[in-house]
Amino acid sequence: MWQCQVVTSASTAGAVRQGSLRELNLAVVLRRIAAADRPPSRAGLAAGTGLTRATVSAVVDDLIAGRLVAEAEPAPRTGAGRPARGLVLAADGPAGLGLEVNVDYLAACVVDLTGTVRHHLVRRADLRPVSPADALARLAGLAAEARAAAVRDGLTLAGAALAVPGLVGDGGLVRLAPNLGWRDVDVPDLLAGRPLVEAVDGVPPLVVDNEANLAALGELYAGPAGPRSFLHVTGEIGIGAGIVLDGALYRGARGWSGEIGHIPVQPQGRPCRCGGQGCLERYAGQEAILAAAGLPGAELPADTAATRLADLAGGGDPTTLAALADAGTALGVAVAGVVNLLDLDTVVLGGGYAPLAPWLCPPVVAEISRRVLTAAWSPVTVRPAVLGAQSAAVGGATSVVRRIVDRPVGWLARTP
Amino acid sequence: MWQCQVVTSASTAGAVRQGSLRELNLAVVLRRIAAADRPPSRAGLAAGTGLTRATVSAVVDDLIAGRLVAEAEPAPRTGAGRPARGLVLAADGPAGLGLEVNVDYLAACVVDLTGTVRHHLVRRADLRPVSPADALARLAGLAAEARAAAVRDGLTLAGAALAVPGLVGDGGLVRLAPNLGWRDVDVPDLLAGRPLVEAVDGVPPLVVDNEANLAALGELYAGPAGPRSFLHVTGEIGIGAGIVLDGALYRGARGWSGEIGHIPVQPQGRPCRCGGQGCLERYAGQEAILAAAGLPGAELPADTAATRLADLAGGGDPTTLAALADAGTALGVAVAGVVNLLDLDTVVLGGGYAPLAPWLCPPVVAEISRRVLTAAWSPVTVRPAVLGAQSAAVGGATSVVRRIVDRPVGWLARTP
DNA sequence: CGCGATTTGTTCAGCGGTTGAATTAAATGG
DNA sequence: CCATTTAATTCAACCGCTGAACAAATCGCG
Repeated sequence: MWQCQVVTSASTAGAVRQGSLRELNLAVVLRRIAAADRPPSRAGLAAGTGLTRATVSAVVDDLIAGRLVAEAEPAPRTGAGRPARGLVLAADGPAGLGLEVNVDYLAACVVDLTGTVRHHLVRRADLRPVSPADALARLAGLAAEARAAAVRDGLTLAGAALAVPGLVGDGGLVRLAPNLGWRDVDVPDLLAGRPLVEAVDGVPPLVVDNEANLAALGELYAGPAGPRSFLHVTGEIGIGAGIVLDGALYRGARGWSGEIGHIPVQPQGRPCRCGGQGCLERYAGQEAILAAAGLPGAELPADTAATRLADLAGGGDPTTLAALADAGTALGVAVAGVVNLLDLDTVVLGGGYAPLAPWLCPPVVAEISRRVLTAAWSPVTVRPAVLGAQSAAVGGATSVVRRIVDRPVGWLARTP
Repeated sequence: MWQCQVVTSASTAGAVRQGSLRELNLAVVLRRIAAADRPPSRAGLAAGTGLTRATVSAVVDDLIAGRLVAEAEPAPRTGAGRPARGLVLAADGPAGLGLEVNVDYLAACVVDLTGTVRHHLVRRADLRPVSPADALARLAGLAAEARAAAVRDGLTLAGAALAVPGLVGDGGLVRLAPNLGWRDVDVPDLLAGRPLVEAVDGVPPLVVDNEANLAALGELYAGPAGPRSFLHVTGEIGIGAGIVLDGALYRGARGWSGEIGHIPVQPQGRPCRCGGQGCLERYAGQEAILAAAGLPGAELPADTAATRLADLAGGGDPTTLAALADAGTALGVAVAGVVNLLDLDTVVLGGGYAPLAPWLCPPVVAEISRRVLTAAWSPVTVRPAVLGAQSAAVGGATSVVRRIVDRPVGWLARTP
């Protein structure tokens, strides 16, 4: 089935039934295997979780039978005693399909349970003149290629996530993607009849989400485990932010969080198309930077604009350097406000900002240290995204497999 | 024991052991009783939670034996069949003690399990010239009075929460409370030897927290049940914010979230004592409003300042009205940025802002509708705090009993 | 007033899943 | 080669939920 469905909440409000015991412990053990830095043994898991070795063995048997976990042959050498058999996430079980539609490219990637990117296809094309239906048809073609590659590897695609640069409503409806020219595009409807993933209980076949959200998830999963709080800023023509608080993506009351581009940085400043004045986007958005750098940016594909600016700045062009410094300062003012409010320890620059990070980070850091009250106590890290400019597709694919790790029963209960 | 302890996390990382089943279901059932708008029956709870009637009966028996739940005599009349016996939270079981130290008053209050404020004592006094040790000694006296009143009612104080206007670190250490003149004050240490509450497993005897955080919790519990996301802005000499996301208080990576007073609203504007420039506090803080209204505010007690401004504005004084309009606009600029980022549906004005809400709300709403991208889709409510200016103590006391509702085993396992 | 219908609450055997101890497995070291 | 050590499995016991049967309490209707 190829359709976006609302993730069924725990329905009966968290009541714990007999069977939930196993369900919860499967998740606990699997998460621990995923989070460990070296393959843990059953005994180690028992010690770590507080469960009995007997219980852990039973749970692990279920996980191995369901192809979620495998035994690592090279047991880690240690002192005396029977050697432990290390447990790792299976690399040949379920995998996630990550998709992205952006202004000047389509992308599809496959990520397996271990988080490894197994395939990554990018097709460059200016999609602004293309109708949503055509764009999605091309995307489906690319997705089919990725799927074929995954199947050749013996992987089972358990779900897909599509990143779009815009506001996404319930049911995969893209309310507004200004730079793509989309408005009220019903993605699941346009993709109907193109089954690309298996049906797995608890994993929606297709989730559509904002690119900034999925890119933030990608950063979260790529980094160390454990609850962390950071802001992932994606600079394209608009500026979006994915907000990760205590290790979970915060989506907002209605799912429309992250509109950092319209934080006022000069309340009486330049008018913005949103109706406000002095929004960050008018000072640190791609169009503003290009204009300040004296480049005729309107016609440039969005992606190459960032590369172009990075080239000029790398060559020492003073106009470009000044433009980036000003943009970084504006960004820093907005980010300082956010950090003051949310007490974050890290700010990640992604999307178009990733290649520009060498020139944007210094002014951002400067504004933060000037304006953030607690910066003296504990410093705030500002760094480029580790996944680079195209982390949204990878983040989406990873979020699919993460959902299986967080609730393995759905996968185990499927009819294989 | 009278000492602040770190809330012991679920230690073994969420592993579900045999006994956890009961532990979790006790919480599920109790939460449902607390959230219901009319006393539910055992059968109704079974239907709502998905548990069996047998299980619910067993769980409810435990709760009644532990004095957390009582049977409401007037059974709600309905059609045929054996009449149900309604279940309500017990009004004579555990209670929470809420304390507050502020610039010009001390407060103590007692809240029972149903959320009813049973006692509320306020002692006005300028505490700026008083040493932390003396201030806390006076507070302990007030707390002892409140405790005596609670004991007369047959209540058991299961924990205490202290609200302070400043940054609070681990272990109840007040790092900095500028308007009180406190710096690195070890509250639990200074209150040692004054046992005020019973020791209950899982409920720390004393939590020290920022007043804005506790006030936000008070607002959360006073409102309808269910996950909600809002910002609670407390305007005193400084400006603090409590952030509630999806029904839970967000404290930040290090517990220092909510510094909304230092969000930049005029990046090149007035210098601030934090080292930055153009912070919100310099435009909408109490000192800024008083100065703009032409009042010699430095000497006024903080609390009366707000009343004074409200009187003048109510009388139509044009200078005061202009000062409040300007402050409201600055506040609106900052809040609009926050709402854009976090997608909140409600903004609550509390503390010193509560009596000024009639004049502050309109400009705040105006800035939000101008600057918030999604305001057209779904409106943002701006309203004064329902608990008024002193919601922090009530919020703290309520948070104590809420913790029992969320994890009743701790209370039930005590040695009575 | 009496009896069936209906809904609530309790009792009890059954069972899934964890527990804890005993047992087996597989290595090291003297 | 055997004692020691640690890992993993087996199995009876037990905790707490399940489902169905049963008792309790009220209304409706004749």
